[in-house]
Amino acid sequence: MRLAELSARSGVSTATIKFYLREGLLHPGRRVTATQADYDEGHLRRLRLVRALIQVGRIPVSSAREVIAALQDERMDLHQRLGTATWALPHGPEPDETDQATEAARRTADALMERLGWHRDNACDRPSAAPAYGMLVTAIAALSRLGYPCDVEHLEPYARAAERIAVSDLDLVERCGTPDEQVEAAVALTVLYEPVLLSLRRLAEAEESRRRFDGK
Amino acid sequence: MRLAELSARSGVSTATIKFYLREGLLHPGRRVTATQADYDEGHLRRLRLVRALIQVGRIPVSSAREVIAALQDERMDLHQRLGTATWALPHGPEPDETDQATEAARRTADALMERLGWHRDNACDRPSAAPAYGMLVTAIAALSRLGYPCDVEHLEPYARAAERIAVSDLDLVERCGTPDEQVEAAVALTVLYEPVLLSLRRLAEAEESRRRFDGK
DNA sequence: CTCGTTGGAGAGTGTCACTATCCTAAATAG
DNA sequence: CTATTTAGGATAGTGACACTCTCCAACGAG
Repeated sequence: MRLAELSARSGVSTATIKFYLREGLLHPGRRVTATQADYDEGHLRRLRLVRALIQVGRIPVSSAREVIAALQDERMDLHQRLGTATWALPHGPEPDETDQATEAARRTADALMERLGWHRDNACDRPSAAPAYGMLVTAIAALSRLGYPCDVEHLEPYARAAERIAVSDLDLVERCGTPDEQVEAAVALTVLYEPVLLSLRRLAEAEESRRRFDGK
Repeated sequence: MRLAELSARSGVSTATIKFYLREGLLHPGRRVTATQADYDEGHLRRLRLVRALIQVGRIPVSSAREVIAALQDERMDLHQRLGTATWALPHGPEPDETDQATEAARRTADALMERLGWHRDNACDRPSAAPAYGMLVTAIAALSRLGYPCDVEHLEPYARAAERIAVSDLDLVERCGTPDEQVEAAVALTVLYEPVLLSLRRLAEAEESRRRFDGK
């Protein structure tokens, strides 16, 4: 398959494919002559994944590169590769340590994880989800700065929902064949179910709001 | 309160506050002299909300302006204002109608909403969550293009979790005093709980991945 | 042989969220 | 009452990001 055909089959312009090749998001094709290269189904699949991560999952090109690299790193086991990939995902601004709301938020987050039996070290050492922990602290701090209650009791239902969702996610992952496919699936599902989840919540809120507030 | 004090109390630079004033995210202060203006607690509160929406909720300045405007629009009821605000939230690329995966995704989304008893018109007419519906379709299409199963059966647990979360959200909203406070709360909670939810899911996935895959 | 096409490289584009500079007028120190 | 600092407003500039355009030499179909 030539560049033009890869472009036609993926719906991505040749200019953008060249850009991804340059940025290392797509491995180079097999060089046929000095001015031609051959691409295969693997390239098509990878390209679709990259596109989905960037366009639907809204992750920056640089993060996508790191995520892709983690997927292929043979030196790590499944859990480590997934952790490294998750680590590379965008996660907003770091908590502002000069703010006392952050300190309180950190205590709330710790108490929540304690109650759920989640491992803090899971969240603090590589490879795992420390950025997600920072993201949680930042968000809790912002909410409490605005005066909204955001303590362990309020957060627990969200965390329980997250637990159930994670179980669904990994059930889906385990149904994939090889470990390589499983890591790819885990990353793709982590990223691409985020908009699914957010849009479902917004739709559910609209529904619930209609039920409670319509006409008020 | 002068600009400098507003800046000090909010932690936002005077340059940025001036920028927000220009962009209409913050109503002008009361003019004292030709070169001085006076700001009150309302400005501080608004500024904190804007900052949280932009930095934590990652919504663009232009969307934030629309959201803020919807909050204050006295012509609409609670449900309508919330719908208008939600409508202004970022929601990724529109579904690609030239793609047949989109068509299938739309059928899946419709079937899911049917099964949950959610109202499609709720999602399609203003004021409500049509962008969220488009976002859902786009994400489902991307997943199925990558070959991941994404039918009503797989989606239902996510939707059920979303329903429970929406109930928690609106319980919190109803605990706020005046209708004006309630709309603001609804928007703030919609936007600011998104990172909470996403980070909790990532943490839960890390936990579940450790349980299942560590060492594999 | 010729003329459109291909792959590669570098520069350019549009958007976004600020940020730096400038200017005038007002407050304040001496 | 002058001199110096500071405030507010307008305009232009910055840096990151995700492409997108332009150019060029080498293929290759007719």
